[in-house]
Amino acid sequence: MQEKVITRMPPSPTGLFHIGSVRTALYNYLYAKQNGGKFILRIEDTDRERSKKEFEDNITESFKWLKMPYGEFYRQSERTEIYKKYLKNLLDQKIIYVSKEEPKEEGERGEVIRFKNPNKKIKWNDLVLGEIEFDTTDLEDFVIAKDLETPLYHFAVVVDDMEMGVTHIIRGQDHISNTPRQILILEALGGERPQYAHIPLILGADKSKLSKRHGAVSALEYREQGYLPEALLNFVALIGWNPGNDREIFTLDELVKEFSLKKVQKSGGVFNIEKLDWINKEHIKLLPKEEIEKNILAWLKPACAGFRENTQNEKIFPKLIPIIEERISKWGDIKDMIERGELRFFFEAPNYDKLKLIFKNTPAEKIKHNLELARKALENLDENNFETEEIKNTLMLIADNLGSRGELLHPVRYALSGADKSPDPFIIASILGKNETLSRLQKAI
RNA sequence: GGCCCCAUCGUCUAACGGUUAGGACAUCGGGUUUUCAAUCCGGUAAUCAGAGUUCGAUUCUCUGUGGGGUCACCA
Repeated sequence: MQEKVITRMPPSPTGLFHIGSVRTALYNYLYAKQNGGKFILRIEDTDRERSKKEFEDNITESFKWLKMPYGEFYRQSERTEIYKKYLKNLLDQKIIYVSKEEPKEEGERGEVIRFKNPNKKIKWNDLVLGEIEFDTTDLEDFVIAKDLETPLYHFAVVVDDMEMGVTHIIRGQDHISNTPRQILILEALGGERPQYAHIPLILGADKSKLSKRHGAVSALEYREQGYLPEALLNFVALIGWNPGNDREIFTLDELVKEFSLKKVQKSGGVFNIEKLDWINKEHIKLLPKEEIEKNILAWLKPACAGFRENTQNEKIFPKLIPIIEERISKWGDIKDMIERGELRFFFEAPNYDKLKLIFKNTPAEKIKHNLELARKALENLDENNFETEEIKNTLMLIADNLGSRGELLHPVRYALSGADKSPDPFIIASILGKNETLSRLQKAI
């Protein structure tokens, strides 16, 4: 019978849960899930000085946002008795010993517990990297606990993984050199050796391990910037793994089906924010229409909070949705658009240089004449049927007759928006409504 | 520096030892109703170097070079 797969994610609450950990957690989650196994979240807070509750909250909040459920949850700080039991046992067997020390730094003890190194070669077959061998001699008799109540990382992980029946340890390659000493401890404990899979590191643009100096690195920062959790997961999954075909967009469930440790890369991958943005946009497209509308409004309204109070605003917001939707790759872009003033003309009449109304070398008189044509034509439209299609048909008819569409469309667009870059004049006019449109055209004339 | 790992376009990557070395992001050019956006089409762009094995190496071996990780009474 196949042994049940058990994986785990063991973050330490000494900092914000970051993007590299997100991917490690994801691979562990995917592997457990696709094998009908169990995924454990274990808070590694043996270092009481540095561990903070706020960071633990940040970790669990990240999992919640990413919608990655964990089957079991533990805190190492609540398992002191367990470690103590194993420590005592090893002490009795003289596999570890209490060692008198000369404290070199402040806070160092005069007495710690060291592991009696058997000085042997440790070899394992890594699921990602293949065979790896270390000579543990240069590790010497390493410290595994400060005292019976205070185990250190290496000891606590090994005990926990053993006790929790972890079958597959999927972690970053920065843990490769930790593996031999952990295997040493495990052998002393008489535990069964799990499979190891050391996945490639996520790198910054300079190819060094991704860290704070590379910018936004905490998972929840991506929520604040308006990224979709499934897009972030999709993106990090693709750093160091591929499905073996050209497909790039996956939901979490699809990743569960497709993921394979065999297709995990050996070398590190650079975190490329442009690709994330593209993937996020693709995921927005996958969202139901109502969901997109809800999100755009939720980000748009607060961004416009500084605008002049106007009862019209409430009516304008929903109309802006299609314009915004095709211009953003993440919700946070809405805030940027507003801050850059890109949509300002929808809320108040623009001021602009009248020379900007001129299209290429067209004489000013002709521009004026064209604007008058447009104004008259639009005047004839029904106020209650002042819709984009209607306006477009009306204006295009005139524009085509002119021979040069730009001579009409540019000045109209500019008169309405006062902006070098904007959506087309038809949709702007429909959103502004008949009165405001005519008024702005008149002003331009 | 010791130990360990790695090496295909700028980036993420594909390629039973036989391909014009493929795709995606980015970039550049063009089309699509005036600008922007969206969309479509197209272009530029890579096997770290040198030996060896082989009829034939991106692929296997060795050496070099380069990059990274790790060397705590942190995790």
